[in-house]
Formats: sequence, C-alpha cells, structure tokens
Amino acid sequence: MHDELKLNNQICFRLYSASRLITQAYTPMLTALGITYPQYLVLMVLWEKDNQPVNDIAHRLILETNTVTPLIQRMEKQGLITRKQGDKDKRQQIVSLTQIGKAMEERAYQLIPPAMLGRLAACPLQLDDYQNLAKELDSIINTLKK
Amino acid sequence: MHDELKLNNQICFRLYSASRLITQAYTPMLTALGITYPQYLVLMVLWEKDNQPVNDIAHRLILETNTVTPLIQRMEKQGLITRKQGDKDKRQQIVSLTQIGKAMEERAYQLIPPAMLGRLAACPLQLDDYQNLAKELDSIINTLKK
DNA sequence: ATCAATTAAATCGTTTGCGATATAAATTTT
DNA sequence: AAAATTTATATCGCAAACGATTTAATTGAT
Repeated sequence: MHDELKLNNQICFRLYSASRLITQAYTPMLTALGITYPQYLVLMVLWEKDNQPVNDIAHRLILETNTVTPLIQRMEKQGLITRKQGDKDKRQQIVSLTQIGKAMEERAYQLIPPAMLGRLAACPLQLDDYQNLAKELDSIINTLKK
Repeated sequence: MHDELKLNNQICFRLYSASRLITQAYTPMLTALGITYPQYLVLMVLWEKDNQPVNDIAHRLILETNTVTPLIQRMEKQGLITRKQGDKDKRQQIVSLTQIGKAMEERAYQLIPPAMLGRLAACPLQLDDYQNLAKELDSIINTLKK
C-alpha cells in the first residue's frame, strides 16, 4: 500500500470534506431563507455589486456559465433576481436583484453569522488560525485557477 | 453592505473553491484511468482495507449511503468492484475490489502524485504549511461531523 | 465590407450530494 | 415469541458541477 494514496494523507479529501460539512452547517439557515448555498453565493456577489452579466458572476465564483446560467434561471423563477439583455453587448444577460433579493441581505445578516459562530464555537481554531487558513487556501486557489 | 457577507471574508467560499479546483486538477489523470474523483476516494478506502460494507465506506468518506450506493453501483458496472450480501448481517452489502480495481492502485501511484506535485509546484506553500493546513481542516471537520 | 475567429449564454447529458422515503433484516422491548 | 424500534441499503427527486456542443452577437483580419 502506497502511503501517498492513503486517505489520511490527502489534502484534497480534507478540502472536499470540510467544504461539504461547512455547506451542510449553512443549510438550516439557508433553508429558512428558501435558498441554497450556491444561490447564496450569487446573492453575495450581487449584494456587493448589483447589475452584473452572467459572465462576471461566474468569474467571481470561479464557475463556468453552464453552472451559473441554470442557477440564475432558478433564482429568477423564485423572484430573487431579474435578467435583461445588455445594452452595449446584446449577448450579455445583466442580472439584477429584485426587492426580495435585496431585502434578503438584512435577513441573512441577522441569521447566518451568529448561527455559524455558534456552530463553530467548539472548534479550537483562533482568529489567526482562520486568517492563516484563508491565506493558505488563497495560495491554492490562485495557483490552480486559470 | 455588511462586511460579514462579503465573499472575500468567507472561509466557506474559499473551501468550496479550493476543493473544486483541486478536484479539477485531478481530473485529467483520473480521466486517463477512467474514473471520477469520488470513485477514486472509494478505491483509496478499499486499497487500504478490502471487503467493506457500504456503511463503513460511507462513514470513512463522511457521506450518506444514498450517495455511496449509486456510486458503488456505477463502479460495479465498470468492473472495478463487486458486491455480495454479508454473511453475518444479510442487510449488508460487502464491497470488494476486482482484479481491475486492485491493479489500478499501481497505475494511480505512478500517475497521480507526480502530476499533482507538478500542478502545485507554483504554489508558494511549504511542507509545514500543508501540515498546518491539514491540522486546521481536521479541526473543522471534527467539529462539524456528527 | 466580408469572412473568419472569438465571446457570451444557453442547452444537453452524466455524475454527485443530499433530503425524504421505502424495504428488509436485525435488535430491543414487552 | 410477538410487536416495536433500530439499522443497512436502496430508491426517488432536485440542485449543483462540468465536459461538450450550439446559437447568436461581436471583434478581427483580409
């Protein structure tokens, strides 16, 4: 048995597990808001800057448009966002928040950060551990993204 | 705009992105072997210890059986593993490697670790950074898994 | 200006991941 | 032992991800 192929030695498996578990920790709050985690990501992008084309949202989330387009279509059906053809470039679809989508920011702010703090209260990591983690993850992300 | 809701301040988004990007980095090698990343995880579990029930594999990968069962069914169809009912407990399905599944370990060992090393060569992280990262991820995983 | 190449979205098909539920076998309770 | 509960898998439905392809609009080249 090659040690390199042991699950315990895999950073990738840890990232995969930690990512899924944190997403699962968000789920109860997101379900209360009626959204999923990827939809929450799209909303965060739009809360920072409204009226963006699909491509910019996809780029920000490091996703392909073939993932973002259906995601956005579902969000439109739910009344969170609207789409309209771009003025300068008619290939673009400009995505904008509805009043419902805008209003959800405040609800998310009240609900999610305190709940996540509670959920991670038992975690021994300190603030500088999280900052360190963020830096290490950014290194990996920047190395691997095209 | 609440700072807590900015994408840049989200550990979760970093984990999600890093996980997807590393999985994508594995993909060319896994495609050459004819498998996917979750299938590779199942194989690693079985390379460490063959003949395990679905439940143990799911537990090891921190997945539910409703994810692992169809995954294993596809792997069976591809001839990588076999399933047989448990002797003591007839509810169990014992999963075992076929010769093809066993032989794949050596091919994976030749192919994957060197390619991933190359892929991460440009990453500024050092060995102790990775060890640190592993410890931090384990903290999060242990805090959040039931 | 015309034709070719690029770009922005969308569509299609497959594999995951997971909540909810079903089924059958084993265990516990009464 | 019969009934109730728990446990191991499996099934179903839906939302991601993503490779591959398509369509329409824009840009670049001749």
